[in-house]
Amino acid sequence: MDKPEERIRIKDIAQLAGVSVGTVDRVLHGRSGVSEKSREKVEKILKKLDYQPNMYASALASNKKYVFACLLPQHSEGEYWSYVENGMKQAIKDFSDFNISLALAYYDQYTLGDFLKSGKKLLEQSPDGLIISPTIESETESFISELRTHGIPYIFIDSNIPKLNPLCFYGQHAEQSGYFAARMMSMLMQGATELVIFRQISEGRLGSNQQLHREEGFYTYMKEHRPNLNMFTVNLYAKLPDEDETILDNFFKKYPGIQYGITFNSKAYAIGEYMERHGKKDFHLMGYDLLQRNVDCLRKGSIDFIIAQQPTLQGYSSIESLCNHLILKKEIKACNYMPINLLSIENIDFYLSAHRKDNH
Amino acid sequence: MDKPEERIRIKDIAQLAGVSVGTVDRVLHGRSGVSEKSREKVEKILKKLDYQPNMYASALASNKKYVFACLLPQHSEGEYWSYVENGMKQAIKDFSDFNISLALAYYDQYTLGDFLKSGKKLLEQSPDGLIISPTIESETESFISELRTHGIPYIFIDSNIPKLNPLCFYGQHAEQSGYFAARMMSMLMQGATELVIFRQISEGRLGSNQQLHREEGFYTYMKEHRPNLNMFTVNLYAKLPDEDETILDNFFKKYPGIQYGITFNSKAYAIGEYMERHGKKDFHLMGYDLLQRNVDCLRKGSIDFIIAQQPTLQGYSSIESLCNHLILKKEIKACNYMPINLLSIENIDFYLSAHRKDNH
DNA sequence: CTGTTAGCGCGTTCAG
DNA sequence: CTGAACGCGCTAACAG
Repeated sequence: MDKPEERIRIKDIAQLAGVSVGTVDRVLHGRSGVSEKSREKVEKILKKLDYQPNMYASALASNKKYVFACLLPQHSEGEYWSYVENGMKQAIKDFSDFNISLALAYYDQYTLGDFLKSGKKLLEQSPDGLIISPTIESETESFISELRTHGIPYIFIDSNIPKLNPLCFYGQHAEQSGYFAARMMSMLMQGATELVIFRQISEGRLGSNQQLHREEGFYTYMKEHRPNLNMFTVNLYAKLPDEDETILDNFFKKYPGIQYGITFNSKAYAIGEYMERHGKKDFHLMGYDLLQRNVDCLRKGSIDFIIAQQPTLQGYSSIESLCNHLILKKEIKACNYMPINLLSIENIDFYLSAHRKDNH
Repeated sequence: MDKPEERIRIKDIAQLAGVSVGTVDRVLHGRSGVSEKSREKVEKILKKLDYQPNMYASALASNKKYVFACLLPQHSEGEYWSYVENGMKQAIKDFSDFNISLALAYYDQYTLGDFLKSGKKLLEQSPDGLIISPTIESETESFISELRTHGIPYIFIDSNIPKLNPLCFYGQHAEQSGYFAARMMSMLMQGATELVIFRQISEGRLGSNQQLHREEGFYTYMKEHRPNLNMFTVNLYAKLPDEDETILDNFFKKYPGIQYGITFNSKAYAIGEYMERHGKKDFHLMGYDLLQRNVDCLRKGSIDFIIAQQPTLQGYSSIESLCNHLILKKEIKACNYMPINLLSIENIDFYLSAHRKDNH
């Protein structure tokens, strides 16, 4: 039975050490101007009583304002990154009593140098912490070195570059999630022997590293467990819907018997909606991310399974981590893999309603 | 670009309304002793500026201690309820700056009247809020009416009795989770036509309502999608391991061809370990809850899938909700279904590492 | 090097 | 009915 034990305060420590609160505060914050004798005495008592500061009182007294900054790929409402952004905004609201604000900037993923340009502009606001998605490795690297000179902590989100050691990382283990997807697809396919992978190509390259890594994990599983599986790939171009339509028409004319497909990006709805338009009800599709259009397809039956990576929670957690690090001075975990969740028509409702911190 | 806009304080409101902070405080808390004129004026400005109090400053100033209480079924370390308890303890630590403490009490699920007896004892500590799992409907009902007379808010965890309208509920939608389990099992079984359901019987009845509801959901799906499936049931008695061994021996002697099984309680490991002992590698098993022994079976391959219901998070969230309600005066959601997550050897690691708030 | 003190935003007296 | 004043635990400026 936990007794409501009295919390130890700075005042108590000071009394026990025979010094004033000012001195205790100085050793707590490692500031100079304390004699070795006092420091030792205070530190001993601090440790002995396991002093835990009241961080809310601390934040209140310090009366500082914090500016967090975030650099994200350009996006429209309803796309993947908009969920990340929503999560951050929710966290900013939830922790508003800490006097935090968020400066957002966007960059064009496909214009070389735009990441750096937007990043510089963001730095003008002299943020206390920064969140970025390191989609472009080279530009990220030079940006990070800039941050280092300013001593600004940074968090990576969605994908990771460990060697640039960020304060922490939030995102899925892409390869493992592709591996898991393959296990599910393998069950779904029962005895079928043919499968198609739909890729999204933007500006001549795969939209993201994540997409690539998932595909690799998928192949790994299938090589191990289904060596005789026949896998086709179809390249699509999100910005050219008419052309995509023709590509799909041609593919399914050529291979009318293929009943299973997967996409490793968030645009599974493009395929699902195609199937709906063409009344193809015998096609089974898997994809990523709970965009509204994907969820609609799931409900209509044109997508069988979606793997979620909780972008909203990623956004929320990254803001929370900045608070924990900068304001509450808590230890934070460096690598935070998001769970690999499988969603189907049978469990989607409970997933969506589960957390207001991660509504999508 | 969000400007770090100044937060409105009580002082500001007072100034604008031409009154003192004391008066503003009185209208904020609906206390008496304010003229109609002042009240209206203040309320208008409050609404206009959308005043949001700094709850940390508020909690600090009020300098109150809160006692939360929780009544759980008796359990050993490693069992389901121990995860719930761990989540609560973690939350108590995380929110210790709010001056909260937790009084725990346990009851014997199978001794009539013990729930009420332990409950009464808990009330002697005059808790400010209470968390219970309403496993025994009749006793819960009479206990709740007692709480009502004291005006103590209560939260239900794991299973729900909506008509006793608790402050809120955390738990899984048991029937839907059984339905989902059936969908997965159906895929896993491929073309197989036989299946066995293992039940845990304690003191002559099914261990929990949850177990029953899951089974119902499971049947519903199978009736709809696999009408010709042949389902066996085997009743086991956790407290009589020797007897259970014989029951299983006899069952598999009689039906050696059955390759698929499921349990709707947290003791799937009992079956998994049986299979390991007997070298039966062709049996495919599903179960519930990430107890360590279940996870071990998953890793060894004697369990194929586990459905998680995040007991640690349930515990954590229920404490968090009491804080939000009693201290931070936030609105809280009445019904919080936990997501229905499917875990396999391919995604378990990332699930386990995901949140420190829900390590199991 | 050290102690004292005035706040941070809010809750709660206590005079008037 | 209202305002002023003090304190919650902590920070930081200032005086010595």
